[in-house]
Amino acid sequence: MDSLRNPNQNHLLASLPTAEFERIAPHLELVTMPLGHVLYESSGKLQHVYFPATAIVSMHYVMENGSSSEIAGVGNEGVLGVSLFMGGNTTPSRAIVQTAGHGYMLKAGLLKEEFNRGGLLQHLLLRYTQALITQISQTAVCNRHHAVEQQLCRWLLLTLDRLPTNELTMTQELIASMLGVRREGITEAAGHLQQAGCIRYRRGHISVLDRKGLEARVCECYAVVKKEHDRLLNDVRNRQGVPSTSHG
Amino acid sequence: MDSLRNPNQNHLLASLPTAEFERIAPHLELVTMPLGHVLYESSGKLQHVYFPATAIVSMHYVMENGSSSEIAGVGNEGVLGVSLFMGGNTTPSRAIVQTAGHGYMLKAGLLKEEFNRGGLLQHLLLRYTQALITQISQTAVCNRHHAVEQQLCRWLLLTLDRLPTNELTMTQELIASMLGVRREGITEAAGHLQQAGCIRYRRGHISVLDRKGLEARVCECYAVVKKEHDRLLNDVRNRQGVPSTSHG
DNA sequence: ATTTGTGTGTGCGGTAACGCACAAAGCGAA
DNA sequence: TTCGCTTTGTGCGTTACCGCACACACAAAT
Repeated sequence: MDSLRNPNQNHLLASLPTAEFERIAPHLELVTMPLGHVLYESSGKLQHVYFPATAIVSMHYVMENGSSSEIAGVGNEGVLGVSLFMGGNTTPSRAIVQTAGHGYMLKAGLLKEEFNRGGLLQHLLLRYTQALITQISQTAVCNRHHAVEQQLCRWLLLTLDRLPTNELTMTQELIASMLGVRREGITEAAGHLQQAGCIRYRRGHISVLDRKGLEARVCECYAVVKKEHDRLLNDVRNRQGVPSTSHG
Repeated sequence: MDSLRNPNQNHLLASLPTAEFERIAPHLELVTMPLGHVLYESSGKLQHVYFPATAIVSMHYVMENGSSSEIAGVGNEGVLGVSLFMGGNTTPSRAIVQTAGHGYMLKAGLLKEEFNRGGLLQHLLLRYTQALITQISQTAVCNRHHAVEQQLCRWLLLTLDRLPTNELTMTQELIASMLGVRREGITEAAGHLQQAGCIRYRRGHISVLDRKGLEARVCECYAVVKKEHDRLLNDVRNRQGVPSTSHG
């Protein structure tokens, strides 16, 4: 029944009760998300929301001087376009594809309509938004207090949790622009992690060899985000008796 | 008609249509908020939401090693306890009074009930939450990229916007713990600002003499937060024809 | 195998913020 | 006034990260 590409690959969609899912399913459009593709421009009016399946999308803020940094990442655990149902219709941040893959697109009007019915979709989206707030908050804290190497560990683990494999396609330059640091800083930190046997990398590919090792080096921020996400969304999923679609 | 202390001092409450306001007004309890008072402990279950009137409350994250930093500030423009209506009932952050004053407290159950009616209160709270997300996001960006002096300017301006006067009661030590930097760093930055004639301070009191001067020195983050807040909340207020209660 | 382009490594000097230690000064209480 | 505590000022050495410049190295195409 499950084809290779299926809206249930997205955890939020998979958690919906049958009635709600079937109302929106016919309107879900499969979209491919190539690396670097911009889903939302800063302050652009949102026409759709996106439910990533295999892709990972990064919410960025781009500064006046051109440098940027990631505010939060979104994979198959979440949705892009939170500001739609929150009522703002746009945000000052940009959404850009960080790991190529596919996802599902839904027209803004349809989502709002379903949201306003007040069913489980609303409940799920709000809880997800709270998890997102935690992620953003922890990014703020981490940016202030933790060393680049620890932040790299956090970022790797969070990305890993959204992927089916332990191999990420990603240059150090790109990671640097995510974390808002110098490329050389990533070279150095990644070098340490490779020497320690945690990862192995070659020209645009990183393999995580020792997840435990990363977990031992990461700052507390990773656990805070992960635990809060699980707390907010797993019990909702379980209540529905939905089989887990987790990839990590 | 307006007494000295009035729920309408809080902008969200003031923006409610009469019917909704009158339903919750009898249950609003006036509470005084002394400096340092903890409204919510990290991961503690929320029993109430708080609508600040003259007080300013800071949402903090306290790290394992004891150091902390502010995630966002909340004054009469907002509400504390967002995670209640978002469905999580708690957050990993702590809410602590940063400027003494008073506010209004509402029992969790009553708020949820009113929120689920889906009226303007729901709409307002969600829009406010989006503004809060912007504030947190910008804190993350600012922590990464901007100098302490600019961050101090941002923090002063945001705080000023929530106060009826241009005098804040605040030690440098306290500001440092807000921004998550060294106290000496604040001494130095505040010294510059005083030399430039922007502020004057004496043992726990800061007077802003030249607001324009601060605005000239602040990073872009302040404007992003402020514009987004105005965009999200002013038009809602105007739609109600509510007279502005702004203090700033 | 050689070329080509894009990643990655490395080595500077420069700087902003840190951690610590202690001196100076303001303000309230006795 | 004097004491005593809190707040603010200053001066270190130390560290992490920055910005720039350029060398090196891999993988794919010729």
